[in-house]
Amino acid sequence: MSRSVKKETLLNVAERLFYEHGFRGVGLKQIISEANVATMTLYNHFSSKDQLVEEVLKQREERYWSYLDAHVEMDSDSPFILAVEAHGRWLKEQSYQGDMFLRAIEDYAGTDNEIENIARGHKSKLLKYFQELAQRKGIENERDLANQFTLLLEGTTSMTTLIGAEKATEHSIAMARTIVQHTS
Amino acid sequence: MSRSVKKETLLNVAERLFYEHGFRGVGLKQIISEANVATMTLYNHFSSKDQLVEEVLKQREERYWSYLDAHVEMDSDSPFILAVEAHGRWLKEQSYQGDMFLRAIEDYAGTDNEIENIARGHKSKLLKYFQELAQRKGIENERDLANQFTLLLEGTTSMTTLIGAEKATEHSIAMARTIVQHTS
DNA sequence: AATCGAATAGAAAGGTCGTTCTATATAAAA
DNA sequence: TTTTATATAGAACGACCTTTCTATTCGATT
Repeated sequence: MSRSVKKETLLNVAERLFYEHGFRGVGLKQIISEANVATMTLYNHFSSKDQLVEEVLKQREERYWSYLDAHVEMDSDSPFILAVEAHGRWLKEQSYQGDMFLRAIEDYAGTDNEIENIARGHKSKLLKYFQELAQRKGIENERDLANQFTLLLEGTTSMTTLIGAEKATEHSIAMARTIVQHTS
Repeated sequence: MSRSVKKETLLNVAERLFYEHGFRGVGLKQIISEANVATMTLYNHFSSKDQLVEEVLKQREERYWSYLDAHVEMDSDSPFILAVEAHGRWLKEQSYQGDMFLRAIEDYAGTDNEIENIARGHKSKLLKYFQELAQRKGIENERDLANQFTLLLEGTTSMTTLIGAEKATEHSIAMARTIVQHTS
């Protein structure tokens, strides 16, 4: 179906442009142009720019979790380290320019829309993910450890802007190892 | 002088609004309106919106370092922990809505302007700050430790969006202590 | 062959953006 | 007192924004 192809193209082009220049920094004109699509084709598939942003975020969230699930064996010896490593590889492959979800939360904060909810949902899922990992390992303060590892991932993402994904991940893994070793 | 007062008002109002809604999310109209100032007053003190952004960033950077310098005794027993604590208090007092410098880097990336340079300058100063702290303590891999603590601060800032400044800081300090204890 | 959905280019509407301009007021400096 | 600098409100500019509309083309289904 030609329909699906155009829609997917739009989603991919929009995701890339939003990622590179921010939601407010990219106009529909540019998206339409780079996707080689007519204005009405976009409005046929998405009711508004905001809804396009929502679907881009949903797509990106799916991709992130697929990536993590593919690289983290939850029952391995050190699933925490694997998760940090996987996150680092994800960042590297993205040729990183910031965290799209954090940006969404900030850009659309206080405007009471669905976009912020989706982005926050992704972040709380990350917390839950580490909690589950900690529970499987029978770690006492699973909530504390989950928060700490989420903080490490967030820090890695930010640091990537400054020193690149590889170095940021190295430092993150070093800290992760130390923390795992010295936690109940 | 009435001149300085207006300029300061503009800088403060702009900083608050940029912080709350992002650089691209705030128009000059709103800044002018909330500062109770005429359009030409703004253009009298700032040559463009971009230059206003630059000066806001410079002002914010100054404030940040004043705050850190005031709270961190560099020759104390644990200057690293003090720095993490001070950063946490700073975040709490800002009623946090993101990191303005990271946002500036992302929003203006690739447009080859002064804004990105200022923001990146602040971040590399943070790295240097921790390097100097590590050197004073005679720590071997001062660069590694500096990177790790910068990563912790960045993570704390991001996590504040999700769980609040106090909890984020607690987790950050916990990790900081563990790392300090088990480093050279 | 006729029909229908979906795509197309492009104009247009209605708004906001950053910036400049006009014309005037105020208050200190000369 | 005259000059100068700085303030004011508000209109105007051109550019861009999101969204809607028009008019046309293309291919597959009937």
